Amino acid sequence: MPSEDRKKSRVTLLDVAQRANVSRATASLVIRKSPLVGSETRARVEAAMRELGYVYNMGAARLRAERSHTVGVIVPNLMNPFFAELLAGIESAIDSAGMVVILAKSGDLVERQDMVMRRMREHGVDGVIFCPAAGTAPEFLERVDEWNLPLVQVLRHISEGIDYAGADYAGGMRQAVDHLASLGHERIAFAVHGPVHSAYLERVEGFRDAMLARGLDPERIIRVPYQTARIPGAAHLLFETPEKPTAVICFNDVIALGLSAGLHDLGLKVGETFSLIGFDDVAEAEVIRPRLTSVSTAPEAIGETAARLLLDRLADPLLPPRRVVMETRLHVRQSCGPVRPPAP
Amino acid sequence: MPSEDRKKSRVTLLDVAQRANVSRATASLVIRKSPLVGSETRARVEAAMRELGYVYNMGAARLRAERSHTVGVIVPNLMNPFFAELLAGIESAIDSAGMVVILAKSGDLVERQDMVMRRMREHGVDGVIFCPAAGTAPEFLERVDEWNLPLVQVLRHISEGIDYAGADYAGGMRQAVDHLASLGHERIAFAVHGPVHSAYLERVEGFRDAMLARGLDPERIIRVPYQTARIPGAAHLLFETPEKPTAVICFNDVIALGLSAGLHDLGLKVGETFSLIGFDDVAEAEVIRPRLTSVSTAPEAIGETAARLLLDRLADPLLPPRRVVMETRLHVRQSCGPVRPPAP
DNA sequence: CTGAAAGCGCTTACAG
DNA sequence: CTGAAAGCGCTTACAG
Repeated sequence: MPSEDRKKSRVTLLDVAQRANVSRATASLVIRKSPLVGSETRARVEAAMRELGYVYNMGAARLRAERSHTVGVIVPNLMNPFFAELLAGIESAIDSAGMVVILAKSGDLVERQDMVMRRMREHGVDGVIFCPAAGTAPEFLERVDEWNLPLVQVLRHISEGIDYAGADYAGGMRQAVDHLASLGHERIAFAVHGPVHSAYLERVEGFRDAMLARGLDPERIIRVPYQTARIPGAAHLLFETPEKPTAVICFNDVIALGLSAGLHDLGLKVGETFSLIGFDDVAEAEVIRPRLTSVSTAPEAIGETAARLLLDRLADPLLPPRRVVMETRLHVRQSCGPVRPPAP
Repeated sequence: MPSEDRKKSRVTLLDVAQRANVSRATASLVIRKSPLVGSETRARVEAAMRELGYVYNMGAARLRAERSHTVGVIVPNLMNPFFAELLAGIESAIDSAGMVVILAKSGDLVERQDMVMRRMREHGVDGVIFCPAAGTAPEFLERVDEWNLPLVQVLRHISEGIDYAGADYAGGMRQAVDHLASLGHERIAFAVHGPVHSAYLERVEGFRDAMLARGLDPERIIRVPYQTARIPGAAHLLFETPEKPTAVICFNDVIALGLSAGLHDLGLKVGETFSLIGFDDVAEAEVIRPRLTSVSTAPEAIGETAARLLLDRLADPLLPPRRVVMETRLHVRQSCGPVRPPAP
């Protein structure tokens, strides 16, 4: 009978205490590394734990102590390598703190996000790090207040009143525009896709502002498909206006990779005949030909920062809300060159 | 005082029951959707839950019921898009089952894997899906037996006695070799990297067997760096033997992407002057130029399968161990061409 | 430094 | 269909 086995195999703190000839309270102190316990006693208890194969029961501890050592992480999706790197950063930091991450994806759907958020509360997470789904209403945060659940926003934000870790998207856009302008480009397009959210807006506005600041036309914005495989086929969209661009800045590297391929298919030579800049600087940027010039947003570092923000808040819930906006840096590789006569 | 707020804000099942004028047991039944409760009563309880903002306390439930609705997932890393896709598949399936995933990475280190595994047991996961770290000793599984913890191996396996979900790597290798051979290639290299584990061995042996079956030399195996950015620079390794290969099959797409770039740097034209086949068929394969011919292993589907295996076992612990090895398919794109006179 | 007692929020038999 | 009681495995004061 497996269920019997299970029952029998559960060794509890009381078993340990008895074996070590101490009370349960003392054994509990040893586990939590309290300095109140004598080293001889401690050693005896630890030996007993080992001999019995004792496994701490976090669930039981949490019930009494109101801390689960668990943090929820909600991302829109996992397919974009960018989010995978972000997640890796979060996981590392949370793990180092001796805690564990409960992962869920929202699919960028607010209803799913609500569901997932509730599920996490049911599981008693100590806090959650989330990248708000596009369209998350600000009212969402009023509800959060009542939950008394520490939250940190990552990459995207919907409220000033809550911790946030992200990157200086607008600054990155400016660097990209400046780089292209310094190469003589004036007709610069911006390729976007996906849902609208704060990071989207900051990039678009960053692009516009940077273009305007140089007296360039900021309205050459094109929308490409969301699905990776369909992006190359959308490259022609760049050339449907009378005054064709000589360069494009991409909303992210997924688009940049796709357009780089699509431009190639159109007979253009990226970095020579046409210039292209990506955004995020994912690992693939180095491995594509021509190598992709891209604005680095260091997702792993952002993830670590977000985790740190949450950990700090758990340590001191009264901390005022913090925003950390990480610097962004243009990683120049090979996908840009000086202007040439307009494309086909 | 936030801690006071916290205390006050905790509404329990008893609060709900009182408000609805029923006993706690009854309230518990409606939560668990028992059919034993009358619909009028049920409605009253549900209304009370809504009005009070009740949140189910999974932790408390687990303590009594011995089920945490939680599954652990351990992967070597998250940076390889392949694992991200696998994870996405697992997460979806687990989520649909109303459970939640606790994520951790092992870094392919057995000590870390041990740590993480213990942490998961402490958190009382109902089971774990893991991709065994390279070097995991078979003895590992003897310990597992005592834990009475349902386990499923994914992608890699160390024991026949435990559920496993993976892909037919050897079959994939055979298809790759056959494809190249049908184009007239005879000197085919195999590019590998990373730690040795079952999936590694199956690919290498699959390659060897397929080559041998055709009377071709199976020993042209080269090791490239593990770090993505350094792979292109290793392409020259292909040509250091006297009899230079005319094609290469890659252990995974990360290598294929890197070598595709490196070959290009060497002045070769992939798909014409030199042929190349990847393994895994990640999204980038479609977006690279030339498009990458790759053996599709459908990581997302494998992830879902692994989750299903675990769910089935939770439902029926007495099930005999199962192995599901998913078919693999060569996705022909543009990176292979007929043999040509040997490379430089 | 150690022990006995109460309690965290549920579920589980067991009666009614 | 509903209620009263016990208990899951810990931690937390509170005495000693």
